[in-house]
Amino acid sequence: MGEQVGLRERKKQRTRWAISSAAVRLFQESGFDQVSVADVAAAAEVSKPTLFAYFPTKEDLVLHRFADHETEAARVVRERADDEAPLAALRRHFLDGLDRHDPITGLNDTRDVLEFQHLLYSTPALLARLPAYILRGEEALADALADIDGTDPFAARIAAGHIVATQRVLSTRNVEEMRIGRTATDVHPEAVARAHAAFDLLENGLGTDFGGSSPVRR
Amino acid sequence: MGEQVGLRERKKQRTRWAISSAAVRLFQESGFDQVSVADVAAAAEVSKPTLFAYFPTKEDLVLHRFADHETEAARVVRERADDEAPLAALRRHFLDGLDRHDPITGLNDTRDVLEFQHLLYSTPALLARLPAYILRGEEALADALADIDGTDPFAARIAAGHIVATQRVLSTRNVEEMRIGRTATDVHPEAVARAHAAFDLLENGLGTDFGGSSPVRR
DNA sequence: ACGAAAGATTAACTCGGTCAACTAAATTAT
DNA sequence: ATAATTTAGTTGACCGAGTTAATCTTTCGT
Repeated sequence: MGEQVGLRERKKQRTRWAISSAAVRLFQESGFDQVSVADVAAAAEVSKPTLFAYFPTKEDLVLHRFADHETEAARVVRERADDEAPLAALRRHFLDGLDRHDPITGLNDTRDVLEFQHLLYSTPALLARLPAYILRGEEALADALADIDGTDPFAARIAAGHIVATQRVLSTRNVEEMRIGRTATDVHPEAVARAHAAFDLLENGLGTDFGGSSPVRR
Repeated sequence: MGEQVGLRERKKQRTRWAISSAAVRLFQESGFDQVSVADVAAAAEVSKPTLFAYFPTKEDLVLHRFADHETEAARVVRERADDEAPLAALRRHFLDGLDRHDPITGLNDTRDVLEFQHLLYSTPALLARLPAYILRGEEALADALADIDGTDPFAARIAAGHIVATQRVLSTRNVEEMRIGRTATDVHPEAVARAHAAFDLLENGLGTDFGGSSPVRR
């Protein structure tokens, strides 16, 4: 009755996890380029074709962790309360993330997270693929925004671009602070201030700071 | 006297162009994945190592054309008149691009450009690398904005994110219109309207359309 | 318990990208 | 002009990512 998970499915999950964790461990030990996928497959005790049945490329062995959070912004918008504006929901969610030291905000100084960030930031091949992941999340957010009644789909697309860019810059900045050795607790107040400043820019525009051609509106 | 270009340098330029154009031609004829770099090298009458001396990866054989425009936004900001606001300069430059049917705006229905876009949009491997190129342009723009006196570097970074996202969405939309067979002249008025709408959003923020948590400011 | 189906393995292969040793051609100096 | 020095290019071999086909094993439905 109900959701029979099945032995087969459970094994697949275990295998997937075994491959991914073996990969990240080996990459962190010896460097992404110094470890071959054959090494990873051997460490995970699977064959090379099996590895590629689970992960389409070597990079995805690491980056799939971002794919899990890909639709987070879209979800926040879709699941917000009826009386809450999309931007308010996203601001609240990001600030919550900072309070919880959610790794996605960059504000996390756990050893595991720091080492993962280090792997990421010291491997050009991984960095190069990151923007593509982020873009997929942007499209999901654009759809979520466009589904709001009375919204212009084009404005939704633009808005999604602004929002995702904002979150990306905020997180990146926090990661940089962590990587130079500061603690999450130490940085937290500044991170909150930056988040508020950034979301204010989102809501009120760049006009004040970077001027525009249009005569001052309103 | 003056800028001796040198035979050697001229030959290098010719070789580079021979490789790139042979690549694009072959890719367009038979598909990116169906053509090997060995095929390209043969068609350009160079060896494989020579090809990779000019272009770091197979994808770059196509995408290097974007690298040339990478710093365009940054340049527009740096070279603007003293009394012109950054956003005004960027808006003007984009609208100029639309008028000139500059391919970078997406509003160009020339056969060559359309075929190039088709190659790009029908090749996942190329699409996946595009965002990384765009991100480099974003960083250049952030630097240009930060160099303006009295500008907060963090605000500059956020602004660059918003601006590049805006231009990317505008261009992509225009490309989509071209790809469904409409003419540049036909689409031009809408494209101009969208550009103005998008830059207005940039200047005035998303607050009006997507709400916010902050009590109405100013 | 048994047949169907899904998952994994082995082995061989293609292709992107690199390296080292060698050759040819352009530049500089005598 | 010609020798000496750089610099670009070629050849051939190599490594590693990713794929394919044939075969074998394990789980699932009845």
